Amino acid sequence: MRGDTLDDDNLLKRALDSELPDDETTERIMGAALQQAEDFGLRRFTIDDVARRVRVSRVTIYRYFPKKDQLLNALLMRELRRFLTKVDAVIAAEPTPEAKLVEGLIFCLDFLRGHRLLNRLLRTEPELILPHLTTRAGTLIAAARAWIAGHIRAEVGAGRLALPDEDIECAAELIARTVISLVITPDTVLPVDSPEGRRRLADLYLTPLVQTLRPKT
Amino acid sequence: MRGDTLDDDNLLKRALDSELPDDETTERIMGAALQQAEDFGLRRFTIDDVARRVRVSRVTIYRYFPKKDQLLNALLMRELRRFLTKVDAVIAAEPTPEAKLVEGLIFCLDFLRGHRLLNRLLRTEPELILPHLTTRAGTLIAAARAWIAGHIRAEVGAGRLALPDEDIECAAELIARTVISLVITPDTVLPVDSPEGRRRLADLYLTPLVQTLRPKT
DNA sequence: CATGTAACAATGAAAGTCAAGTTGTAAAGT
DNA sequence: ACTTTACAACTTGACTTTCATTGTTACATG
Repeated sequence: MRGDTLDDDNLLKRALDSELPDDETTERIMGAALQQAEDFGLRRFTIDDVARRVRVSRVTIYRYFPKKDQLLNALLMRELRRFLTKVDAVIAAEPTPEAKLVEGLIFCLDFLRGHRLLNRLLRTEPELILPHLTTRAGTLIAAARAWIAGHIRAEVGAGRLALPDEDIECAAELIARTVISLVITPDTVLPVDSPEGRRRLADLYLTPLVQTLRPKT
Repeated sequence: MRGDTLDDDNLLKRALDSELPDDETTERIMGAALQQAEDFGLRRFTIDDVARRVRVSRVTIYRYFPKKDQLLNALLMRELRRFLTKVDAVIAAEPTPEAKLVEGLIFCLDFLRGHRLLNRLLRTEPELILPHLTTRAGTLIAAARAWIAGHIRAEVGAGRLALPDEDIECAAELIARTVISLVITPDTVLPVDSPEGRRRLADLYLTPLVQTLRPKT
């Protein structure tokens, strides 16, 4: 576990570009690995346990994932890809920029706040994951910012929104930071769990972020 | 170091209510203790070192702070009090709600992002402090939220602002989360370091938070 | 009267040692 | 294509020992 996949740049790009599991056994292994990680965390995560779960020899795992790193890496990439493609689908389904933003954000919160592995690690192995989400989250935030900004720019490009480029990056970063904050510290008075509350939140604080119409200008 | 002062409720209230150091020696001890913590962190923080720094016997320290906890506690309370009173002064000096919000927030960011001990601990002893700022930051955020909300309510009470109570809490929490995020992950594209940039940020994203005039209502 | 010295038991952290578990590779078997 | 077995290198955990620190006390000093 020396290579630290999270510190890397263009994390999201790698997640989307990483080749999909062709083999069906690869799929089963990764499924078992995910369950294993969800049930026991990463500190006690052994290839042996994964093999037992897949009902396969330990050596077989090594045939598909020569190093432990690569398995874990593939796991994270798969989860990230799953997340990103789902969000993209949600966003694509909405017609207006406002709706895309609101629904996309709500989905992100639901997905991440309900992510078993993520929450498991936050709870039982914070020292493993917290630095990546805080003091070393510079690249993560940058990646998330770029991704969100991309979506906003798409709206601008489609003529449904008019927003200066610098403001796009700022708005994107503020959104990214708020999401991360709500994931790592779920306690909140923000009504993120009721549909009406979320709608209200979005209207009050989210929509203004990407609105061309500004006060005082 | 068993008592964990940060987990406590109404942290800010305790910080402001805690009695000021009457003695001059108390002051010197705490000054030395702060420097010691800034230079060596909390893990290697010993009463012996503090005593050497004050050029005083170890026993003397114990006369003023019977337990190590109490010294550290007093330290944190003093820093927190220093912070809060300064912010309050900054806010009080501004005439309009918008200016109070903007200048207050800018000061918070500058103070916290420049705080030697805080940054030292984040850098060298994250496992000690990160959980308090993340997974267990519920009470911290609640305290900060209440404090900020108090300031906003004061403006509402003075008739300079009209904002529903629920919205006050939400706006306050969003501000608190953003500040915390920018403190623990300083890397940002937000122009927080140039005066013009900060002003622009405030106008774009901050002022709308407390503005009665809303889009779509 | 506030501080210093010296001595002390109790607690805690750090370092070292050893046994067990885990990783990653290879060869031969089904 | 997978399994079994075997193996060396490395990591981890448990344990013990040692040392530093805490917190307390009695007495000395100026």
